[in-house]
Amino acid sequence: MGSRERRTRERAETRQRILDAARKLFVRKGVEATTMRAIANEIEYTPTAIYHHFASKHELLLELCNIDFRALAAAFLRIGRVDDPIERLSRIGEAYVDFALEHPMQYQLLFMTRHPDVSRAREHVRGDPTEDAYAFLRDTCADVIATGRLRGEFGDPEEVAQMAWASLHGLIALHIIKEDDPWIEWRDVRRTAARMGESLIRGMHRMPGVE
Amino acid sequence: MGSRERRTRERAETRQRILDAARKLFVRKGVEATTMRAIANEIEYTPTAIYHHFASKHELLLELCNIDFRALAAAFLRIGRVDDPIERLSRIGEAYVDFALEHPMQYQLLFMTRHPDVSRAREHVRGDPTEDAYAFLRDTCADVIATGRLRGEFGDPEEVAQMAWASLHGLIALHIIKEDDPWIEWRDVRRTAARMGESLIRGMHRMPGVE
DNA sequence: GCGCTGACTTAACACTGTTAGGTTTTTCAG
DNA sequence: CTGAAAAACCTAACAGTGTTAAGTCAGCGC
Repeated sequence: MGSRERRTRERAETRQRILDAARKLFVRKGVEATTMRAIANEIEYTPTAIYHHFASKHELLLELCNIDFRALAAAFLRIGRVDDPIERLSRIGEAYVDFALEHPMQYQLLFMTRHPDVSRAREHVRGDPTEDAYAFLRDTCADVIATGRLRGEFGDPEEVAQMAWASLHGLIALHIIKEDDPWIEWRDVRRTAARMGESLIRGMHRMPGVE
Repeated sequence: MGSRERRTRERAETRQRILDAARKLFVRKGVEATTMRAIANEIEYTPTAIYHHFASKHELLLELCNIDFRALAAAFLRIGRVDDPIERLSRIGEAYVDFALEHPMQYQLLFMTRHPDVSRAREHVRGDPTEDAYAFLRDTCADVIATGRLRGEFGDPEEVAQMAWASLHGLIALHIIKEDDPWIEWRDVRRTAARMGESLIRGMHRMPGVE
């Protein structure tokens, strides 16, 4: 006995090797530019072998996205329950920017590419803050609102969350897309992000002088 | 004589027909999903005929981007010289959001796709606000700073412009990418954009109560 | 020993952007 | 009016893509 176990373990290992090779090439060359043949070559298999583990190139990509979504949610969870929700919100922002700057290619896959099915594939973890980074953000925004420190018009956690997310995403995304565009003299992303976050929060605050 | 003129006119006409067909299909199906054969078929030509007018599919795409960049700059120019620079800034924001919502596919091509050469192709209009929408924005931010109404740390027009641009871009881009994502209950983009813009300006303002 | 399962390969398909080489029409100098 | 050149366009093909149908072949339970 035990040989059956070995078989499934070996299967899982080659599956993992495919994922690793695909990630490496996707990150280095981009998704469009890496071919199934290149991935297969990387692990010394035939292209068709991949299809015994993933239904298509797209499904392979989705699996990688799934892993990264979990990684981001884990990074948020590590922030934990900081008492002041506004402080927690800005920590979330920092973690988000860190993630984006450390893994720009993954960031592009998660937030700058349209895959109508990746969210459907993760439907079961929706709303669970340990798996769903957006839920963690929204809950924190709700806590911020609950302190009563925001102006009256900012009473919708969903909308506040979308504003916070959008401002950081915009900065990161533009920076990635227009990185080596000579037209724009980019400032340091982390610094601009921090200033933008502070301004946004101050602008929503009831008493903008006080923090 | 004049037949030579007719020839060049006819050439320009087919070139335009190619552009129109390409735009139509790019917008409807997306760039990757539309083939040169489909574009050719649309205007009842052979695929190779296109190559007598554009060197490649990519060059065809770049030409379309060029046209749209000019259209956006023209929309900004139509705002004109509103006296109050803060008022002008928020008008720019409105025009930007309008452009994005009216032409989401074009928006994706211009600001959500990486083409390292489109900016090089437009190098000659760089800094000219009649052709360069970013320059128009930056100049307006400089005017806002010059009023002395912003806090001391917001003295860099480039950085302020990037913050303003980023916040709106983020909202639009996320909305396009995650449009039919069931996880996020999107609010009305124009309303959220307006609130975000107001908050950001108020947060940068020296006297946040006053406008 | 024997059939069977399952990992993997070979060969091919339909499709993509692109090109070499031809055909046909139009232009224009002599 | 003629003949050469040019331009617009087409036919056929190439190399490369994701993907699949039809194998091969090792190792397992009976």
